[in-house]
Amino acid sequence: MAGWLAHSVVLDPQGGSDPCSTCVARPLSVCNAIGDADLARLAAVAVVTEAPAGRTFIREGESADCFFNVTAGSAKLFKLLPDGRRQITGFVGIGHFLGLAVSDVYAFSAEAMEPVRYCRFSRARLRGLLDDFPLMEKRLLEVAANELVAAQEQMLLLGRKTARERLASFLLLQSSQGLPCGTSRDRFTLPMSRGDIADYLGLTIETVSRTLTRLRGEGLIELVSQSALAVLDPRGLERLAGGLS
Amino acid sequence: MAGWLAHSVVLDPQGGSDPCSTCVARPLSVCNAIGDADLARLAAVAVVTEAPAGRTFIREGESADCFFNVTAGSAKLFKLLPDGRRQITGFVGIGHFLGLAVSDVYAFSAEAMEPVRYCRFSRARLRGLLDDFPLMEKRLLEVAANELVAAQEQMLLLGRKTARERLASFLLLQSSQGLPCGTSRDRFTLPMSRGDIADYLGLTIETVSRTLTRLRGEGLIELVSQSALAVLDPRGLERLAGGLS
DNA sequence: CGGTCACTTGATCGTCTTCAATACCAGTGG
DNA sequence: CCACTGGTATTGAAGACGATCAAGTGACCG
Repeated sequence: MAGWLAHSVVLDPQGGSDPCSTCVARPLSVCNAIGDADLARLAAVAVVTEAPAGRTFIREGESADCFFNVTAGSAKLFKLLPDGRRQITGFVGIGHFLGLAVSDVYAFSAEAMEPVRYCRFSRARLRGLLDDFPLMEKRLLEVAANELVAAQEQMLLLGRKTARERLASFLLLQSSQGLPCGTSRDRFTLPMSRGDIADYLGLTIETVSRTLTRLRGEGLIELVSQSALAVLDPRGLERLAGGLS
Repeated sequence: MAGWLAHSVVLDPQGGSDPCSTCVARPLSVCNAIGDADLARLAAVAVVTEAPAGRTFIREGESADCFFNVTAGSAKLFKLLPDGRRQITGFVGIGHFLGLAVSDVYAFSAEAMEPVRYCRFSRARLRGLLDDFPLMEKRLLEVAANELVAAQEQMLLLGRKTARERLASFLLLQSSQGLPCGTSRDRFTLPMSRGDIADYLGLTIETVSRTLTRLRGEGLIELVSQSALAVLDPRGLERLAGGLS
């Protein structure tokens, strides 16, 4: 874990080495729209940066000079009200593109949950790149469209679902996209705290905790440890998430 | 109002006339990315259609064959739960582009609030058009990014704001983008019913009604009629919407 | 061990919902 | 003109779900 500094740092591109050509995030991100031949141009505008866990590396309201592409670790995106109330709008992982806002300020903040590495692109330079690589623009549009669909689903959750239904929806989402842990296919770890879950689902920590224990009592899930969890009854959980019970 | 039929109808393009060149929605929509010279190509793939008030012209879950561009009237977008709970995810007007989902089914339904006219594009044909007009793709990306920002703001509202704060936020939004009615600059009409407002804000009709009367009692707004309303204290409403009181 | 921190559990409270009644408004027909 | 009607909005009273406040548990660590 050496190398994760206390503050965001710009990594030395190591002389002539091209960080993009070996990037593990490329197949997962919009960068795969740019072929190997043109990769040097992408690498030229990308600034690789790291942030330790807990660091806020995008601040809502600040001047939005850059776009970001997460290449390692994970982060949470959120908006704040003046009195501290927080709404987490999403959790992002490897390959996720950030900062699509057309406005001149960021619409949300981003905080690393585990140490994060990301590529930073100046808006102007990325714009130039997009002009030359329309395929990348296409990929960005796809990504944005997908996020829009997810956002609408989340609005339904926040506006109309009960606490149980919200947790059920959330757990199914995590079990599908979260990485499995241990033997069972339906066992996985929640990389975020109860507080994060609460702020993502529009609930309080206590309600999240209580609801999880209740779901356990009903035999729908098993709480392996504080952060590990197993889905015992996927069908039941799906019915619940869909509002059917 | 003749011409608004009981079911959606495809309008006759009136022989050789090009509907796009005279379209009032063009300056407000992504279509302005295509110059006059190439407008015929756009017109060739657009099918002008109308739907009367109350008609659902996009159904969540149905095969998403087409994109839409609203050229007259207004509509509400929503998602449903099996037991009838409804979350309205947005109200759309002239120039609004619909159906960006990459998935093969629509992620939401759309219902006309007043008689709606829209252009329908088959996915395949629009895709071909986008390949030739990257500027249009750019505009679509801008639109999607803006909607994403709005969606995040709505998540904050649904997840963390009180009923009073939700109404205050909503009224400010409407007063800014809704068309003024009558003399006062801060007087405007709400084109949607209380039920629609409730389903947009994640509340019940009763709470919306009660909260409006309370805001009136506090001198923040004036209820001119059932659908017309005046903002008396914009600053106070803004503080409330921001969570400061 | 004490310490901290995150999570859990319990008791009470408040906001919003639910259920129900009433008011309002436009349209129709006596 | 006025009763009648259907739909929508408002108002009232009771209830429920989740929030708040507070205490207790367990894991990790110096």
